[in-house]
Parts: sequence; structure tokens; C-alpha cells
Amino acid sequence: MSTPLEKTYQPGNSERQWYALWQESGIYHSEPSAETPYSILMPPPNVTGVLHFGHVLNNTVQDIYIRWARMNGRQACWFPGLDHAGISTQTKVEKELKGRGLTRHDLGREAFVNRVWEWKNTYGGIIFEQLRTLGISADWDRTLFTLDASASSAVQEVFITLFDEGLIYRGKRIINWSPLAQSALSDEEVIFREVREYMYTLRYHLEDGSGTLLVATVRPETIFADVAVAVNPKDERYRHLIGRNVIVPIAGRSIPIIADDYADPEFGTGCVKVTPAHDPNDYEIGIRHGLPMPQCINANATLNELAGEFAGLDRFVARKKVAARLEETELMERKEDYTHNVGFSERGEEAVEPYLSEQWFVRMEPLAAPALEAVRDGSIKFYPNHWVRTYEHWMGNVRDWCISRQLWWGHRIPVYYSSDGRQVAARTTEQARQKLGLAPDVDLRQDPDVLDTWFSSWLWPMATMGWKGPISQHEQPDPESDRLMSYYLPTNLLVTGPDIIFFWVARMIMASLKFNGQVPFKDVYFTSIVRDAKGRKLSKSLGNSPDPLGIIESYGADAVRFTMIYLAPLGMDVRLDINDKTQDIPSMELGRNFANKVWNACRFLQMKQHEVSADDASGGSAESYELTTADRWIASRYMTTVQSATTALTDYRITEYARLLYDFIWRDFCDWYVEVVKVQLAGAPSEHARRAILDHAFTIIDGTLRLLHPVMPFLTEELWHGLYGHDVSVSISTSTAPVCDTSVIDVATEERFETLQLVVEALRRQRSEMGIPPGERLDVHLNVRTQDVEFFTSQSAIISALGRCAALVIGSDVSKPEGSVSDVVRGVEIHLVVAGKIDFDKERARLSKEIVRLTGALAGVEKKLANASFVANAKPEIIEVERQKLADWTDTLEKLRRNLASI
RNA sequence: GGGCAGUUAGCUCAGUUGGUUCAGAGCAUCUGCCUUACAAGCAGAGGGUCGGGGGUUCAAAUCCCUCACUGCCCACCA
Repeated sequence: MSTPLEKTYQPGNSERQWYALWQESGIYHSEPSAETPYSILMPPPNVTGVLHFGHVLNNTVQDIYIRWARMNGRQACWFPGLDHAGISTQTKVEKELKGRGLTRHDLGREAFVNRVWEWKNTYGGIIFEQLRTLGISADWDRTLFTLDASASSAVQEVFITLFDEGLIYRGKRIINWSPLAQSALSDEEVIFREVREYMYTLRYHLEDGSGTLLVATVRPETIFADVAVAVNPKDERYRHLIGRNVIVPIAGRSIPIIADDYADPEFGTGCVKVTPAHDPNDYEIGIRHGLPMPQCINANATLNELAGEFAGLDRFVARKKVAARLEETELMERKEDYTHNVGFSERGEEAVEPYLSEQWFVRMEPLAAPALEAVRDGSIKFYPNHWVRTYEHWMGNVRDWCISRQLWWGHRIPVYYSSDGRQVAARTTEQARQKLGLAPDVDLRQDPDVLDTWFSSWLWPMATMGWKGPISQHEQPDPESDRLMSYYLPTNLLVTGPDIIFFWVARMIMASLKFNGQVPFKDVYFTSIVRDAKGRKLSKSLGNSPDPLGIIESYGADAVRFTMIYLAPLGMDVRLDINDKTQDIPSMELGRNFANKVWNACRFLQMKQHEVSADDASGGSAESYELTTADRWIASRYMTTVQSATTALTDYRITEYARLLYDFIWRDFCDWYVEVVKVQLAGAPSEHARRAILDHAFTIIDGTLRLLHPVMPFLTEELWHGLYGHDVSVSISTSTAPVCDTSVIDVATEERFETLQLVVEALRRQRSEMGIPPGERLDVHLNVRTQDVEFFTSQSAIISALGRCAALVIGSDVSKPEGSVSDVVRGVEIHLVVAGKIDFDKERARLSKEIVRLTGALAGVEKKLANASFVANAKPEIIEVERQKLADWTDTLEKLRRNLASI
């Protein structure tokens, strides 16, 4: 016999124990088999990452689908991984060094990289432990780190191939430079923010002293790199000046006035200073006109010797000083407030500097075309679908991807340079020499830069399966990798945030199509963005990002999972009522209370089971038990729930799935069925009948627990064992998912039971309105249609119990008794005898009010049915419904009037 | 400037193909209850002309147009 359940659900210990068991038993490990596969790639969290609510939502969604697939007999594999996160990891370790007065250069490249590995091995991947707390059923055996040998090997393979095909090239371009990281960034890593600055209008005197050109700029510190002033060729004001020279303020150099369409006559003074090395647009002008491109800003964002006395100053300090000097020397016409957008590095700490430098790029256009097509033709589906537009827009305007980073932590660019100026991409120095046809003892220099972290991420679908791993480097087939790839790819589902649609989703599609010839996944689920009560994104610096582990500690992992799913509709942001001070999230009570509700429903069944079992001595063989209306009703409600929950999951309406379970368990099962079971048990003629009643309830709850398991794995596991006494060696997570048997769905029975519910509710309402305590039993008289007498009589025990009746009179010609209040629902006349407690005036008023309301409603229906075009156009079943309404309400009205009259 | 969402009860949100059960749930509020699982609970109640305006239709929270506001993405005119 199972051990009695506690009065309230205590998740903590139970969760830890179950997870340990799951992990030991290896039930979440997957191998290719004869079953149909189902695979998900976990978006690899950063190695420096700590669990936040974005992860909680994201991973819960994935876990639900993986668990659901597993229970549906699929060979389900969830590939977890960890991202080396170039910039943030390197920065983290550098900060530590800085605390000891060291820089990475003091250590040297090799020692520094070793240091980062040490850090990784000590602190990295904490998030995995945290995800386990959440109950994630990933196949941890398949965990991959983006710097592992097989991932690195795949990265090299792709780089070399793209290089050899001319899709990767090196070029001197204006790129986004992070002065803090001292590295290039991709366009996607730059975020724009509105900044209040000044617009300075400067005087550029004509060289011949014949006048002055006014030029507006927000960056006066860049004048030292000015190479021209551009005007629009159509601008009458300046046309005659084209080709003449002006003197750069302070710098004193002479630069030409050139004509370029970029200059907008409507904006500012119509004259633009051209600084090709420090502005992307100016760079374009510089290219068009073959201008020199001097730089006056260093990699660390200080000015260089071109700036003369300002050399060495930080760009922002320099800006103020240069502006002051311009003012002093009367070279400034005016200074105005000016608000505009400035690019910041993704981490939001510093303004990005447009910086002219040699970098590596991927030519994206050829890769984008097939990737665009795959989404357009439905090979890949987005949920919600509207993200397709965003995807198409980006793909249609895709720009080359700057992939080189001036860091040490990452995949080193596999390009080698020979002393005679040639370059080649190769896996090793030896291979590079071979490719270049050089002798084995010739020195080659490898490119010092590393690749953008996303350059390994975009290969994730293949890298996780060992594609082009160390074995195939030597041109040997890799059967293990082939086996995994042919079985698990394309994966079924990718769950991620829409914020990385370009960073990751789009690029994975491109890489997979290019290198594996097929899409990486079939469905993409874009999760909600988690926000606080004020609508702000969660962030550590705002103090509005509570540690999920603390919340799990207080509410339980299942409660957190359930609440998140319940509150996070597909494609919309989810707001959590985060308390800044206590770091609590009170709405998690929703999930906790629900877990407790499920717990107690099961606890009730268990207690009854024990009672029955205790009497087992009475013995006897099983005898047929005919299911009651209530039994068939709950079975029908259960099947309906199975059906709609399954559909909801299939359609990725995951919130709907949670709601359906919540409503079924709480409203149908607990509020009504458990109460009915009490009545049925009490009135059962035999021990066998009692057991049969319980068996039925156990059947329903068994399926319900399995249906609920994907979202609440711990609770359902605990109860499944608690109720059925299963051995710990089996898990509900490897049981089968409930399947809908439509023959059990019984609309007629549901309707009959609903009438019963309405009658009970009417009794409760009247009692409450009369101020009678719920415990007090009162006489009830029900006047029902002749054909319903039998049914209501058969349900009298339930009506009596739930409606708290003393005597219950049921008949087809029952008249209103003395001292009763009355109501009519679905043709059933309900009289509650309250005797002395009746307030006749109040009762008259109540009935009158109801009569007025119904009369109005009835008039509406009559009008509708009298409308020729309604009868002509509406669907027959709709008209039938209206006719039914007319009949019912007329009947009800008549009864109400009669009752009013008899007071 | 271009694109995409959203606007329903005090708050957070459901509402699939227009039509019974369409105006709902949870929280909050109010009333009464320790009713043989659950006070993390039970039974009731109040509260919204579904952002504004127009249109299509026998019928609109739902479809179309338009306006307003909010949020996000892209672009980035010095």
C-alpha cells in the first residue's frame, strides 16, 4: 500500500530526489532507433551565463515538447550545449586580472587562454545545474561546448570552404569598433539609443579668403581627419565653390569642396564635412571620390598625433576641448541641442566607434537566397508566423558579416600568411604550407584574430552531431556522426527568443542549407520576452531580475514552470509582478496553488482507496458497475480535455494547454467530480461498487497526470508513484501519453450534468442571497418536465448533498410551497423553502427584475426571428438555436410570473 | 523614415473559423464559511457600451478602412 500523502505539497526534496533518479536511470538519453525521432537543439547559454527567467520560459517550453514527444513513443533527443561567448567571457577574466594589476598582454596569449579555460572549468556552466533544478530533461550525455574539438573542427571546415569559394574575404572597411573590448563587432551587435548631444556649426574659411562655409557636425573632434567638404551638386548656394579649397578649423589643413548627392541641401547648412575613417557615410563618399582616409582616433578611442595638442585625450574629453577651442578662436558659428541615435555595443556600456580597419567578412547574399526560400515555401515554419516578415526583410537586405574579433578567446582564424604576402586558409600550419606549395621549414604567420562567437553557433545543428569532427579531418568517414545526422536532422523544433532571429536562427538556416543540404529545423517557436510589472526587460543592473532558483525554492519548480507557461502566450511579452525590494514574484502562487490542488485531489483519492482497501476482508469477485451520469460526464470532459490539449500543443498554443488542464482539474474534477465521488461512495451498495467508483476516478486521474506531466514533471511523478505504488525504477515520463478516444465524448451527458450543475448553483445563489449559512439544510422542491423526473430522481443524492437539501421533492407537477424562494433554470423550477427567513418584498423585487431582464432578452429573440433576412440568411442551426431560446425563455418567463403571483 | 505587434473588468491576460455556453479567467475587492482532499481552500457577489470613428453583414470583441496611443524590430541626415 502507498504511503499517505502530506497535507500540502512540499516540492523541495521530492524534486531533487526525482531528478537524481531520472539522471541515474538515463531515461533522457537518446540513441537512433527504429522509432520516429524527435529532436530539439537547446540554444546554448553563455558559459558565463546565470539562469534568468528568459531561460526558464524558453527551457520549459522545450522540455514540454521533448517530454510530450517521449511519451508519444518518439525517440526524443534534446541536445544541450554551452557557448564560449567570446567577448563576455574574455572581459570577465580580464576584469579579474585587472584586480591584480595585470592585463592579458602581461600573461601572453597562450597563458591567458589557459587562464580562461581554467575559469571555464571552475565557474562555467553553472546554468546547467540550475536547469536541472528546473527539471529539464535534456540528454546531458550529448552536451557540447562550442570550443570543444568537434565544434572547432566544424568551424575550421566551414571557414576553409567558404574561404576557398571566395565567400570569406578580408577587407579594409568601416566596421563597428568597441573601444572597451578593443575589437570589431558585427552590425547585429550594435544597438541604437537616443542621445542628447550638441550640433556644432563650424566655420570653414575658403582658402583664398573670399568667404566662409558653415558646416554642421556633432563630432568636432574628428575634424583632424577631415578630407573634404561635400555639397550637393544641385545646391545653387554652393555650386560655384565646388573644386575650391577650405581650411579645416584648428587643423589648418586645406581640403577640397566636392560635389556629392549625399549632401542634403535641406539639412543643416547643406555642407557636410567628410571624414572617411570615422563615419560610414563619409567612407562611402571617400570611396566614390578616391579621397585619402586618415584616422585621428586610436583603437582605444583616444585621439592620435593628427590631433596635435589634443592627442592622447579620450574622444569625449577631446570633443569638449576642441569645441571650447573652436569657440575661443571664433571658428564656431553656433552650438545647439541635438538629439539623435548613437550606436552602442550590445552590452550597452559604450558608444561604438566607426573604425576603419582590416577585417574578415562573409559574403552573405549567396547564402541568404536559399534560406529565404526555405521559410517562404514552408519548409520551415515560424510560430507566430508574423516573424516571417522580419526575417524576409533582413534576408532581403542582408549585409556582409564581419566575423573577425580582436580577441584571444575563441576559434582562431585559420588563415596563414607567408612572407611573400600570400594567404591561405588551412587547418594546420603544415596543411597551409602544402596549399601554398612551401617547404616544411618555411615560417608562416597565423592570423591573430578569432572568430565571432556566432560563427560557431550557426553550425550548431551539425556541430552537436559531430559533423566534420576530428575524425573526418583526416578525410575519413565518421559513421557515428553520419548516424546522428541522418536520424536527428532536421530537428523538429527550435525554441528561442525573437531577439536572436538574425544572430542565430537565420544564420543556422543558411549554414545548414549550404553545408548539409537541408533545413536545420522544421518549426521555430519564438518565446515571449519576459518583462517586469513596468514593462521593462529584466536585467541585473535594474535589480528587476530575481534569481529563479530563489523563486523555485519558495514555490517549487513545477509551480514556476506552470505559471510561466500559463502567463506567457505565444508571440506576446509576458509581464511578471516582480517586487523590486523582496525579489519575489507573487503571481507564482498561481502555479503553487494549482500544484497543491492537484496534490490534494490525489490525496483525497488515496485516502478513499485506503478506506476501501482496509475493508477488503469483505472480499468477493468483481461485479459489473454501471457508470453513473457523473462518471460518464467526467470521462467525457477528460477526453475533451485530452483532445483539445493535444491540439493546443500541436498548434504551439501552449498557454491554452496549461489553461485547459487548469480548468479541467480545478473546475471539473475537483469542484464537481470529487464532490460527486464522495456522494457516490457514501451511497454505494457494496465494497465492489466502492472500488469500481474509485477505479474510475483513478483512471481519470492517471490520464490527467500523464497529460500534465510535460509541464509539471516532478509533481506528477511524485503522485503517480504515490497513488499507484509504482517502483522507483519506472517513471511517468516514459509512460505513454493519453490518446483521445472520441467515443467517450458524450455531448448529451455533458449537457445533462450541466443542468444538474445549474440547479445546484441556483440553490447556492439563493441561499447566499438570503444570508443563510451554507451548512444549513433546507427543503427543496423541484418541478421538472415529465420526461426528466426519472433523471432528476436518480440524481437526488447528488443534488441533496451539493445543494444542502433537507427534504428533496422532485416531480412534474410540484407547486410552489409556502415560504419559498424560486428560480428557473433550463426549464427546471426550483423552490427553496426558507420559511421564516423570507423577505417578501426582496423576493418580489428579485423576481420582477429577472422577469424584466428576460422579457427584454425575449423581445430581442422575437425580433430576430421576425426578421425575414435573418431567417433567410442565417445557418439553419443558428435559427434553431434562436427558436429553442424563444421556447425556453417563454417557458421560464411563464413560470417566473406564476411564482411572483403566488407570493 | 520603413516594418511588425498590441489596446477587452482596478491589475495581468483568455476569447481558434463572425452566430448557443460571448462578454470570460486569475489576482484584487466585498459577503458568508475550518461543509468528512485542499484556508495554498470552499460557496456567493459587484465590476467592462471589448481604444475612438466609419464600413461590410440578418448578425461584429471577432472581418475591412481610418485615427489615436503603447511596445518591438530595421534604417541611421552631418
